[in-house]
Amino acid sequence: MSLISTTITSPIGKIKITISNSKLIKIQLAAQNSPSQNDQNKLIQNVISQLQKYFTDANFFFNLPMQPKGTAFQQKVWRALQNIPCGETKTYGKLAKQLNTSPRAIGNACSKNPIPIIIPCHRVVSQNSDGGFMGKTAGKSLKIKKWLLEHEQ
DNA sequence: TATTCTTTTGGCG
DNA sequence: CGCCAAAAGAATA
Repeated sequence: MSLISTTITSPIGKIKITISNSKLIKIQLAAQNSPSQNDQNKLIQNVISQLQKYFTDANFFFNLPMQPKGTAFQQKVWRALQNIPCGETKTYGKLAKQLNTSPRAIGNACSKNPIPIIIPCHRVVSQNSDGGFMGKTAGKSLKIKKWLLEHEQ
């Protein structure tokens, strides 16, 4: 098992990319200072390239091998998230109705989304507020969320 | 198995 | 119009 991680700098801060067995398994936003050593991996460079394209053009469609570790329900939610059109936002309630579940479960799954940005959990908002992002309802995470939404609009 | 986390909804002042 | 409390589903230890 080869575990590779790299940190890059983006308009929204540092992004930590983690790859295992030639699959993207984790993306961490606002990462701490960590050494970017294993960036010679081919897939890592591909991920970096696609991320940079996204930051240039939000309509870019990610095409990466992902293997997010989660339950079947979570993966179903994450898959549904990727079907949200660019620039559009959906509420937890809408997604819940679409997946035939409850909004709270959706929020739970979104909070545990291991791959932000690529899995557009930032396009999911609450009905009355800006919603949460990565389990937080305020702070730097929300700033990133807002940036991403404006970027797509 | 129990606890915790997440949003939505309804009622009251 | 604004605030508070309760509910329902799922993940985690």
